[in-house]
Amino acid sequence: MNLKELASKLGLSPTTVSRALNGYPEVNESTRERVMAAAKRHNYRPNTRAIRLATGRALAVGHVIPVATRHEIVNPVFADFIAGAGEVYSRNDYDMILSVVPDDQEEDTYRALKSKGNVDGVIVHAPRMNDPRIALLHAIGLPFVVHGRATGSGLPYSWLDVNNRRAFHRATEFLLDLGHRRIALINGLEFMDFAIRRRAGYAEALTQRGLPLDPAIMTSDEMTEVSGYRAARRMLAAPAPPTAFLCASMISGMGVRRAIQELGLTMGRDVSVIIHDDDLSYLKNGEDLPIFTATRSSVREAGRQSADMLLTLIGNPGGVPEQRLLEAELIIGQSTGPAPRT
Amino acid sequence: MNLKELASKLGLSPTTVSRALNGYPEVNESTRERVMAAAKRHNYRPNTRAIRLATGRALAVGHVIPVATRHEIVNPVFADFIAGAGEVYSRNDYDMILSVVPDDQEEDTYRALKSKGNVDGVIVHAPRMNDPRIALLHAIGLPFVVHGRATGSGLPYSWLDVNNRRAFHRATEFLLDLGHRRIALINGLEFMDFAIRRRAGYAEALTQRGLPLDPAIMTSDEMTEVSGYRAARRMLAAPAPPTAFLCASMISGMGVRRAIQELGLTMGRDVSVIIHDDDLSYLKNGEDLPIFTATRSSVREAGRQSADMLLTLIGNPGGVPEQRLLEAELIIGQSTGPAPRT
DNA sequence: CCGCAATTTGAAACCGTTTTGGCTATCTGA
DNA sequence: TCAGATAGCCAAAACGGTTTCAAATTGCGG
Repeated sequence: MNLKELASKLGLSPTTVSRALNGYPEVNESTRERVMAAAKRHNYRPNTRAIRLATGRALAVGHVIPVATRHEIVNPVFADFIAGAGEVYSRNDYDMILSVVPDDQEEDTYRALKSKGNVDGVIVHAPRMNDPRIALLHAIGLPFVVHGRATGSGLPYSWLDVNNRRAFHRATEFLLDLGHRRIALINGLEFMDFAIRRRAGYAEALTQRGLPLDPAIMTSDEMTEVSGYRAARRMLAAPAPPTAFLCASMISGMGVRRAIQELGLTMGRDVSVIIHDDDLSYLKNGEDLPIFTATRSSVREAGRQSADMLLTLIGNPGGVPEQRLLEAELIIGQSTGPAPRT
Repeated sequence: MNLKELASKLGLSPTTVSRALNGYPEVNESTRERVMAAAKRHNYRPNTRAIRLATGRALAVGHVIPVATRHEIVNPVFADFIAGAGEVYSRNDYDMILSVVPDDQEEDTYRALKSKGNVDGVIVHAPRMNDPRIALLHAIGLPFVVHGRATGSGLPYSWLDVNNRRAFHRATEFLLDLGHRRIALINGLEFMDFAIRRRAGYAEALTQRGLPLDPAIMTSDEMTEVSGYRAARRMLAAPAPPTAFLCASMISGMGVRRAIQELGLTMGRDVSVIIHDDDLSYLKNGEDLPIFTATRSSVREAGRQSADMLLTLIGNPGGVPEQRLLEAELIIGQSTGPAPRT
């Protein structure tokens, strides 16, 4: 059932039927109702391919996922972000297109997406310092929103980020207030923008209290369980072990917890741990009361808001870029306590 | 730059240019080269929207993700599957469309996808027993491949699954051979088809050795860390605690490990654990040598193969449905050992 | 009752490709 | 040498909608 058939069934022209269905004001209310009813009865749904060609809009948004040998973006956080964004797209009748491409083809993928007209805009994931994608998307004129920020790019652009610096600043202060003086940082890879900011917040808090930064208790690695475990084992075996850990993710926090337990120590009493909690739907930080003390910010909500921003950007070409900085909550769980006396 | 412009620049008709670019035989080789060169020079890329309308193909594949209050499909396993499938789509110039919809709209989403012509086929995720989606997709004539199987549907359809029954059968036998007699099952939710099959394999192995099934050491729940932890705590505190655990996922296995450690026991010596390892890219089961003994099967590879199957199905309308059963490997790690003497 | 504006409808162009159905040379074989 | 086949190209239709522009009808004020 297409427009022409429906129109002839109604004894109307395709023009009028199209207008009636799309809510144009110049069609008589009674005929509009007649058209609506007929459309529903024959369950007519306009062909998306035709709409796209006719309107010149893609009615779709792209998410490019570079798949590399290392540092994959395909991680749990990404899944939740996508879920949040997808909800918004669905509600607005936009398609979400995921492009999984080898990372050396990322640039070409953006160009192709634009010139082939597959999408109206894209979300940029996992920005790094001086991320080249910003300039590229600017150049080819493809609307975009960055999830995170890319320090170093001079151009204005839309982004949504968590205030990572402040979150880790607060978390560090919280530990300092509990009397901890040796606080380890188990960070993510520091070419990622968010990791740089987290370290900055941590460092700032220590410095403000006149405490030195000790590279021996600061690591930067992929946020895996094993990586957290190893780092914690090593640090806890060293001469001056930390009494607290600040972890960039729940997964690495779980590794730290394992190391603590294996040494016969108790988390929250002998050693404190704070993690960053992305509030993932399938990796909950406890149920009623949180297991880990955490800086929490829902990445799913970030996905929703980013998608919203992108859709409005697409709707307002030439509008000013918007920036949103979300604050993380500090959730007190069972993994922190006063620094043990020495 | 569109086809018409390119054609006029070349002094040819759009027809010929189109044919030249698409490799039709009726165009002179020298003109074809001329066209190819010009296309590259002006970096002409045919507008996908127009191709779609003209050919009547969507050149896209859909993945519908129902988002419910509970039991979300948005999990780490899903992310890796998507990544695998996405690689294949990219290589074949297909778009991957993710539809995130409230679960009561799932059926309508499939219908809309079909009638609006957004996709040429879909992948069905997380099939349940007597899954209604099979009949629905059959009815509306949308090609599909199921990741997993849906026991109970009478119709033939394409699917790709891991031999879950055999995997858990082997794992159970492995534990039995090590002398374990009380083996706990920490299963996923048993309305999921894969969980039913895993339990069947486990039960069969026990029964074959004349051992009884004890519901007290069999649970079925979401595969979270906390859920695994709780189940293990409870079982290990009971009068006749299990000496081994068989876990449906690595995450719940991590919970079990935590419970074991908290009780001062050592995994692999006092208590053995086998998990199912989906070989996720960011949740590795150790690096050089595996931490957990595991039944391993790459879900990413499953994604690749499912996508391949779907694309060939789309290419051969009316072809016979294909089924693929992947065998899981049994990987020996450090989490299993002989049953302790009582 | 007339003229003008407002309302309501429709014909046709358009979006950018593919594809059908010619058309014109050139080639082949008898 | 000539008919028929073949190679190479093109004009126009088609895909299924939207949108422009014009036409027909109705409503209103004088």
